[in-house]
Amino acid sequence: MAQKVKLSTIGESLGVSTATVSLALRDSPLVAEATREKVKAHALEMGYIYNRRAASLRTSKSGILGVVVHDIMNPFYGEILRAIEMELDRSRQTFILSNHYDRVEKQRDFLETLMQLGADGVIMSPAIDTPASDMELLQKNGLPTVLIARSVPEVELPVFRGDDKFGISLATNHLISLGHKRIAMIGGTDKTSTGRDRYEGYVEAMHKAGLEVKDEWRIVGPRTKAAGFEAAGQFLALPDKPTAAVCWNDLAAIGLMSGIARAGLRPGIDISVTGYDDLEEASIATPALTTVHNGQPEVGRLAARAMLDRIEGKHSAHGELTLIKPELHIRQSTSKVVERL
Amino acid sequence: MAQKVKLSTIGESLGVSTATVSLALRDSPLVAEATREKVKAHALEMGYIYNRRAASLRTSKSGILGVVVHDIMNPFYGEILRAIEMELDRSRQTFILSNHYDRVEKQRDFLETLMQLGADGVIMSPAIDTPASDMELLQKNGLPTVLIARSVPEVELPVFRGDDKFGISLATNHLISLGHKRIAMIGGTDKTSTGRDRYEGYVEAMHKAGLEVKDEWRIVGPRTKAAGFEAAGQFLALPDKPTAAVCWNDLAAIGLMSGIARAGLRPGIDISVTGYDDLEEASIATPALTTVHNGQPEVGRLAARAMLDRIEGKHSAHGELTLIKPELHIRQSTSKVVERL
DNA sequence: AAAATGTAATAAAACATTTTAAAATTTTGA
DNA sequence: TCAAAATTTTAAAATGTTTTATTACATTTT
Repeated sequence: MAQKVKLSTIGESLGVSTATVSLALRDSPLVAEATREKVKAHALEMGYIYNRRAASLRTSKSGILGVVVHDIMNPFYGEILRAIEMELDRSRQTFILSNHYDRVEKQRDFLETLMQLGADGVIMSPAIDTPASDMELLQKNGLPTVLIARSVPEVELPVFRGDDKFGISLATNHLISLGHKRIAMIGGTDKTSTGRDRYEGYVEAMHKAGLEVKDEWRIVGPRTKAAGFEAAGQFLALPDKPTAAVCWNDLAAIGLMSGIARAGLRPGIDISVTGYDDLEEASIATPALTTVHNGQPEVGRLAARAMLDRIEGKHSAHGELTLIKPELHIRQSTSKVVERL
Repeated sequence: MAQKVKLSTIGESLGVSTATVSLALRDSPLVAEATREKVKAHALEMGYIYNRRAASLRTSKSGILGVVVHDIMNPFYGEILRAIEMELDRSRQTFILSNHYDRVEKQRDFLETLMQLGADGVIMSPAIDTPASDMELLQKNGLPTVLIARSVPEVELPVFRGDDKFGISLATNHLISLGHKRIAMIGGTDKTSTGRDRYEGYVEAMHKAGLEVKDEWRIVGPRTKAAGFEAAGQFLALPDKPTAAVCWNDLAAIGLMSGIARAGLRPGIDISVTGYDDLEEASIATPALTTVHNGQPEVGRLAARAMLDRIEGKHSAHGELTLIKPELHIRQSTSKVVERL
């Protein structure tokens, strides 16, 4: 590769100062129209590449935004990410991504990297058990933060997520209205705000309908297809055989249905199943999955917008907590209860 | 936030020079043991954050690696990415990611960003119709590049990918051995090396077995579940009804099976279906998918390793093209042909 | 005690940009 | 034509590191 072209290279070759070149390339009104065009044409011709590290050192703006989620291979986060990407595409920000797999140390390493790079902000779905001190460190170092999908206890930061308690009640009530009385809850965890809210919403809906909730009917854990598939055996062996399952998310639901089918039963007919998230995939599952639309695109878009506003110094219109209203999408995985002896 | 802590802050507070602090923090033998420890302890205590932009300006090493794929929401790339991430975790490199969605301009924008950031290298699965000139620009700017999954015509760069022609022949021959004579090919494109290789492999296997290949039996396009699902109608209406389908990838296959089931036929019994890639999901699909293991983890790991070697100045052991040998995984989506009238 | 050797610490330059105050040039008004 | 005003350009400092040649200091050898 030839010598690197820099501002001064252009300047010398044109007989103007480095300052003028810098100003011209950034469309400063301080520089004459004719000069600007001359400079720009020349820069292009010489194959000039803007050196962001040098600029960033001087301006302390890096144009880098961090995004941290549990796992991008989970389409729930994938769909959020897609929305963030689209919103950012219109700005001059580059985003850099990391999975934390719910490991606090991995998350911490990445946040440290972001600070080293002088990131302009971070959008994150915090790992389980993230200590408040980790978040405070970000504040101390002036790294604007917005949270998605989950909150961190005792930390006041903008959060964008679905209304989980309400959402799960939509699914539960739908099953109840179909005549189901023994309804299991598959998947999730008590370790996140989301997990607690959803379980609470399920229990509350059951009780309101005068139905019993058995502890054994809760199968904690499954959040993936593989885990949902695994859980089918356990589910089918439950005491007082439930006739329906409210699942933590679409992945667990699809896996569970697959496991139920493998066991010779017909999901959607013999056993009703609801998902959560309304992934793109939900509508083409067999049977098509009844699920709760959880607004991933909205979450991503709003979070990215809030971050960009913050970076650009605009006061964001959003308060601390923004709840997206969920909606029930009824498909073929749920039907009237069939009691067998 | 308080004043930023920098090397000179630490130095002043300790009565030593900035140079000493820098050397000490990076374990240089030029600094005395006692001093090193004193400096390190103090840095920690003061909450020092290493400024990578400044360092990078001086050293022209950024510690940033670019990764470009078609779409990370496609689990095929997701699995490759996971492997890259694991390999990189052990190094000091941060990777930054972009989807190009097969749009050359989006890819170009991202590559430009990488050069601006002074990236140390890029691992990419090039967009369809990527011109050789785009790749040459990278070389000219000294950005080491390795390709995954696809090659770029007329460009000599290290490539890591599966042996597509051989892989598809495994699937085709398997169906032939089960007695299938009318076999369709669903999905893919002629616009990539991968696409051409796979179609060639399929045609060749058919001809070798003395079987006819009809143009109408090729349904170009589908690479996603949704598209595979859509294609089911078209497939079932094909002339001389094929009894089996070789699919472009697992996603299309799973979608196709779902569509077949929706139409009242039994995939794996009435119609045999093969996938390609052996995604984690293939084994829990219903029926479990017969597919070709395409070595995503190997591709990712080897590509990342080659890149790290290159960055560290080690001569990579790999030549221009590294083909991963595919393997057939037989499951329940394929069975002996059932001819009906 | 002086010279030679070895170890530790440092000053200063370099990296490529942005920004501000000042200088240079051009235009305007009388 | 000259001064004042407006426009355009520039010099120089600043950003936070790394690195190299040099200096300072302590120890050993003669």
